[in-house]
Amino acid sequence: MVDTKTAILDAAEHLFSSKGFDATSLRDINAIAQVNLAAVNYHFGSKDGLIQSVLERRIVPLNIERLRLLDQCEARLGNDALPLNEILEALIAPAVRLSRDPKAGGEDFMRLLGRLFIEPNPKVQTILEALFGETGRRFIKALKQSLPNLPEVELFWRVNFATGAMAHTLCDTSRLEFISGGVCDPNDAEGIIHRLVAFIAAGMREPVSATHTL
Amino acid sequence: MVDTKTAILDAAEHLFSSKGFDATSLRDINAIAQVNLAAVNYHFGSKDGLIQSVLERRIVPLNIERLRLLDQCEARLGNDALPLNEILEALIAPAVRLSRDPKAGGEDFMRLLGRLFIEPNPKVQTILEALFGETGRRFIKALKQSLPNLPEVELFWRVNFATGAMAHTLCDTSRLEFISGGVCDPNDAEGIIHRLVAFIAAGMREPVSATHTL
DNA sequence: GTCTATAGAACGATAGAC
DNA sequence: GTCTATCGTTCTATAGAC
Repeated sequence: MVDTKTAILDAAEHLFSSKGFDATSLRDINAIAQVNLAAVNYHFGSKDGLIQSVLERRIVPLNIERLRLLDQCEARLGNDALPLNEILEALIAPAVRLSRDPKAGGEDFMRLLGRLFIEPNPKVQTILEALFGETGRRFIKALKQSLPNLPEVELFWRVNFATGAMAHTLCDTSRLEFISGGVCDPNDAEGIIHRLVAFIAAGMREPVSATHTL
Repeated sequence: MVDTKTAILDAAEHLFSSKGFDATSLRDINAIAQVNLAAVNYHFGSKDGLIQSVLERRIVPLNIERLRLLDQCEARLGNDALPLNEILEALIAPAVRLSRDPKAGGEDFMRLLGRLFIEPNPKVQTILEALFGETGRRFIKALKQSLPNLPEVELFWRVNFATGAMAHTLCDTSRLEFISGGVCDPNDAEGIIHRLVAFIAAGMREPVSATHTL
């Protein structure tokens, strides 16, 4: 038997991701966690405090692992610019592995995160900036060094596209399997990492072309 | 003054996208639309009927325009495989233009759509499949013909990545501007189309490489 | 077709016993 | 730290006057 706080976090993660934050009541959570109605307010202060704890539990270790992989590359290569694919892999691999790890509530958590990323609510955005800001800046810096000839404006746009490709893949588990008629296996974490890194790297490396007219 | 139904649709689109479906009450909608509390139930039957109408109003014309552009390419080129960039542009351009058109509630609608795409609710997924299924299959068929050497499993994965890049860009209006320190202009629809098509086309065309080991 | 009024249910949060 | 009980609020939906 897990402790009360963990039981609440597990239930909340699952329900927030599958029903959405607003559609999930504390009563739903407490019913699944087998705890009392007052337990959430006792342990987390409020429903807002609960979502903050749900996010921190996964994102803090995730970004530690990402930066560890990035540091490891840098240590190996000294002051040279890192190879693009290795930077992307340090960014992507920990997230994909987490999203496919059933022990970590994987796909549940990533879908929740995907929801929150398009949430205009300023309070949510503040939480996400606090959790991802520094890691994001570290990776953008590494990408800039790796692609010195790419103008900054193009780099930012491409990072944005890459974020979308990654986020959508992390969130979506069943649609691709359905659309592809079962050809694609959403549980093949290493295959996803390889394909996603290759796709993004190709887009990142593409020479900048002049705007063409229709 | 617009009619009651349109006023409700406009208000609902804005509120569903900014607060989420569940967090938006009919009272919120009716307050903004300046109509009565019972008006939604009268015109749309229920809150579910309202979201269906909100989606149909934008998606049906959007997909008609996408298929029109695709048909136009095919008519011009006969039985040849269409150029990859033209297919992608037929898919992407109408959506980007819609998302940047303030008259069409653009960014509001796309954010709502982005939310719904990661909604596991089967009812929502059924609505989306009905609205997007046929158009999606037409474009996948065209992409297959355009990339005859790409194995089907790789094509589906890449379509998935492309969908994510596009969806994230359509939803997100402010984060990129913030992260880039104002370098990227989220209102430059034609620039976005050009960059997004180039990024996705590069990823689509990338030769398939063997899985490498870490 | 548009309103008022309200039914009936669920919500977040808290007080206070143990 | 965990419980019961409940307060005050808000919700969707509908009944029925006009």
